[in-house]
Amino acid sequence: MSTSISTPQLPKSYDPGSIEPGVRQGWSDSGLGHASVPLEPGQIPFGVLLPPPNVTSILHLGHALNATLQDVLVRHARMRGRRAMWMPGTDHAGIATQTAVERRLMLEGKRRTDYSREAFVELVQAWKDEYGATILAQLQELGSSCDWPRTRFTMDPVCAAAVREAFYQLFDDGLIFRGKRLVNWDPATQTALADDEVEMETIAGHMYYLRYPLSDGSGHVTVATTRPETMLGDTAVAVNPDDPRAAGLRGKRVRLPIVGREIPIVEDDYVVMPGAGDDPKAAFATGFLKVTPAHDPNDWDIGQRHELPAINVMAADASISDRHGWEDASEPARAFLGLSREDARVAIIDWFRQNDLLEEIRDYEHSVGHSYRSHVPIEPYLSDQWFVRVTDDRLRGEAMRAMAPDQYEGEPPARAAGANDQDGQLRFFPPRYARTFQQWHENLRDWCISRQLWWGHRIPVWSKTIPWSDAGTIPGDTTREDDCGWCTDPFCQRQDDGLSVRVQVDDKAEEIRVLACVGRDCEALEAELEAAGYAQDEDVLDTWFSSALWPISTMGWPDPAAFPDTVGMLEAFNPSDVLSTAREIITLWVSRMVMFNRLFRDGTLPFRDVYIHPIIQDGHGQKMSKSLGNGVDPRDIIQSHGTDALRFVMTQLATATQDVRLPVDLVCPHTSKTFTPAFITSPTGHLVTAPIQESPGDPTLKMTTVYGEFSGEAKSTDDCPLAKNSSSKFDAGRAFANKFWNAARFGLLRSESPGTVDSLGSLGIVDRWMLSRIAKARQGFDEAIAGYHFSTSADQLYDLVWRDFCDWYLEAVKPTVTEDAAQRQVLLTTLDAITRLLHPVCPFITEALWPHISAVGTPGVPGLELPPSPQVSEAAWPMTDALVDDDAESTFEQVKELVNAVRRARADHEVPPRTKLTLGVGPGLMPLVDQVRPAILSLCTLESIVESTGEGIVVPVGGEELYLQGHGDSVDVESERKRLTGRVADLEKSIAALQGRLNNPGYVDKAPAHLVEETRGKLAATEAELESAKTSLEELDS
RNA sequence: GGGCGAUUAGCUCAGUUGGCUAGAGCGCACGGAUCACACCCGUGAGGUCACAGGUUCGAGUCCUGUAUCGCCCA
Repeated sequence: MSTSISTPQLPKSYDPGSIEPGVRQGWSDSGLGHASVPLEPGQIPFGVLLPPPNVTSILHLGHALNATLQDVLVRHARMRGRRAMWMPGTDHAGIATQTAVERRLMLEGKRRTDYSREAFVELVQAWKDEYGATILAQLQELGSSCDWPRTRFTMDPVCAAAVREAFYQLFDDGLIFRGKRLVNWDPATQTALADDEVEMETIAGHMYYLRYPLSDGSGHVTVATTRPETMLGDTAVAVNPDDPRAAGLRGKRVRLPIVGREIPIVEDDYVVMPGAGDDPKAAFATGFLKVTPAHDPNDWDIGQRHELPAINVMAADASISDRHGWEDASEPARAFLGLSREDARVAIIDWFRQNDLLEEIRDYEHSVGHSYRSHVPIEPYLSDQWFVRVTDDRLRGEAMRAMAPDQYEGEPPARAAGANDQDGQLRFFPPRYARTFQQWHENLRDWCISRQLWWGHRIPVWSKTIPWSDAGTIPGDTTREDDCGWCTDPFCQRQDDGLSVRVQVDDKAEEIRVLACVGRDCEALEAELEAAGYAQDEDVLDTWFSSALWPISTMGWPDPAAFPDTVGMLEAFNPSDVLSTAREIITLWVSRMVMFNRLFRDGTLPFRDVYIHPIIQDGHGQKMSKSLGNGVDPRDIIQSHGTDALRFVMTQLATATQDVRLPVDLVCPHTSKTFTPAFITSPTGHLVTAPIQESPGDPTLKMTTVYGEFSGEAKSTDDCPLAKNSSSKFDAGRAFANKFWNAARFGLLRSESPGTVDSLGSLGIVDRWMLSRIAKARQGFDEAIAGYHFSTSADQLYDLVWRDFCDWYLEAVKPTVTEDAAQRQVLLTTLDAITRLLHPVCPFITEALWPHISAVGTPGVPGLELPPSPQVSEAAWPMTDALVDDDAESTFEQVKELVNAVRRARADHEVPPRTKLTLGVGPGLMPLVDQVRPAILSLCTLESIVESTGEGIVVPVGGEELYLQGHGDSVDVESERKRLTGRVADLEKSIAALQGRLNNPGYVDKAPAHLVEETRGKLAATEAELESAKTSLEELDS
């Protein structure tokens, strides 16, 4: 008998809250996750880069999903002996962050312009520090085994150096240029907005129908517009080439009313034809579109296609102005100068009416972009911007050639210098996203990288405008901007390292603009430029520019020696192994990382695999996001269910095909009860939680919601506190953790004083079966992870722990384990191996149990070594292939079938659960029973197993019959007859189906032989069972 | 407008090259305080696989079309 050693008393249920902080501290103390470089010989790296979250807001469950999946990959790889490095960090998110800070200032009645640029950036920095810390704390709470000492921020010096160098190289290589572009302009605050800062609002407006006379006096065309005031800037009228009127108008011109400008009629299939298709616009269309490239994005595109001029007729405050690019303002047109765009609209319509050129005004409901800040309609506004020439083959072509050939439709463009060994190494999971990537590059446009902000990496270009008279001899070809030797400006003549100069010639203004890009560590040069009257560009770079460099900037590129802790990183972790991210990121980020990495690192990829994770939606199928205000803080779930529960469910939810709908509940802060909140429709048309909720039991108790605070409609107070979220979706994970906790408690208790296992062959079926299940689960888990099938990997663990280990193994060994030392060793080995297998998904509970398991003894059986380790997080992954035992598995399957049949018979005959019966077994099954007699006695609640006498309740098992005795005469004849009759009907139906299949000549001829054989066997077994059921039925009646 | 995806049990979802008498968890019904676990155990009910055609010996799975929903890009 075993003697009790010091197994401490573990509480009866798993309490994550009391365990997680200590476990986390243990990882922190041991430096888990920190990878030292350079690698030692033989070490295989495994690198993952966390997509750096935007510092503006805390993480929600969507981020928690991604962090969980990455941590599963990283912990798995680490246990398999790879040198794992998961780099954490945050992104400065220029627009979003600056906006958040400006919002805060607005509450105090202040504006950005009340501060100096430097002072404002400091304010933003403080905000960033606050939120960045929260985000990193959230990641740590999730158990993310990142390389914390390497935490980066996109504006860290090491990243800034890379941004500077990249910009300089791109500029010097002619891959960056300055050009015109429409931005979303807020005329009230006079700033440019990002697309996602523009709120679309449906407004009841009008469609105005204006007549534009043809220049040759042969009539007019009627254009339809919602914005007549922009007509001052029209540079064409467009018609669809399929329009029957197009041919007759070809080559004709229009005289623009008021202005008198002669403009062409162009043919473009963007134009909607009147009455065409089911496009609602068609009902309002005339087939003629006024084209105003400077004031409408679609018109801008038409202008680009037809090489039309863009005439800007507004000032920055959206008043009509001839000082911002409009040079042919006629006398009648001058009357409109200085009017606001609203007044100008009225005045222009009046003018058309008085001149009999206004055909009609119709009511028209349409959506108009408004500034989320000032709520005035945004104005598409033409301005100077910086671009990366991503359409160049050195960028686009490299991204396309990176794709795995079997995921590429057709052939990527060839490289003049021939293929290289990094071509074709980029692979998407699930594969369908390769198409998104490919199509994005096929339709790529040059990338606008300048943003009119103060927060971000400032564009390292200094410029100066010089009149022609002072510039030297203007060359005939002014398109060669990099050829500036003709210019007399001293900087155009210099050859300094870190200085790249270009000259733009403005024919109209008779000026030149010298653009001087300065590389990193050239402060003296910057000072010289400024002393010479040069000014640095006011704009900053698009956040994605620095993000695109993340895989190399964080590892010290271009000069690791300048940041010593990065030395060796690029060699080890560029390319990294996998990027796990969201769909929309394929275009925003993945593409740009691939292009930049290949350009700057000699064709190297930033990562080989791209895994696209599902999107977390709320209970109404709306994407969970910060901008909707429906995000759930993962810490709420950690509090209500525990981190392992959160992680397990997240892993299980991550299927390849579907996004995840996750209904969210509230936890009442007064009563701690979980309830479904009341919902309202938000101004953006989404279903959101009402800002204030009533406590389910007591309507006088109120609480605020996250949406309430987000929208500003509610503010939490002591009486009306913020309600935390929860979701019953995570119950399964909590139950799973608790189940494993208890199985481990039991296993620890019963495996004390383990013996030795001489050989696997010396073990019984039950033990060999369990060991084989572990081997199969490990294989299944590894395969699932290798293909990023996270849901399958979680299912493997669930079935192993709950179904195999708890339901069957632990129940089967109960009668024998206290007397069988070898079985105790198997139990300990099993528990140890399962704990290791479970660790990547459920790191906390496994780490907490680990010391207790290690204290019991030395696990392992022949064929499975389980080397000790102070922490399971650093323990070796079990190599279990030798444990596979198909004979034991099929034998035990028969045992399960037998047990299930007995249990079913007991339930059918309403045998009380604790009543021990006697089982009569015929000679066919007796050898099986003899192998596992104690287990069967226990699993079926039996008194004894005897040779069958044919008396008692019939239990059909795979064509044979067992008999249950000892239930007295209390068989309910009626219910038994009903049951058997139903059974007979089912069996007859099956037989008919099977016979039908076999009677079909096509099936027997064409189906694979083993299938036909299987069907025949199935038919025979079913027929035997039918026979037995019929006999029982007859006996019942006799 | 272009592209991608979804529609399977009351709910949330699996279902890998066609072989299925379609699975899981939750929920539901019945029974159970048995000494790991009631966050539990045992048993059970529950589906015309969105719809209409087609290919095939055989379709949840492949093809065509329709409907509804979602996402990405423009």
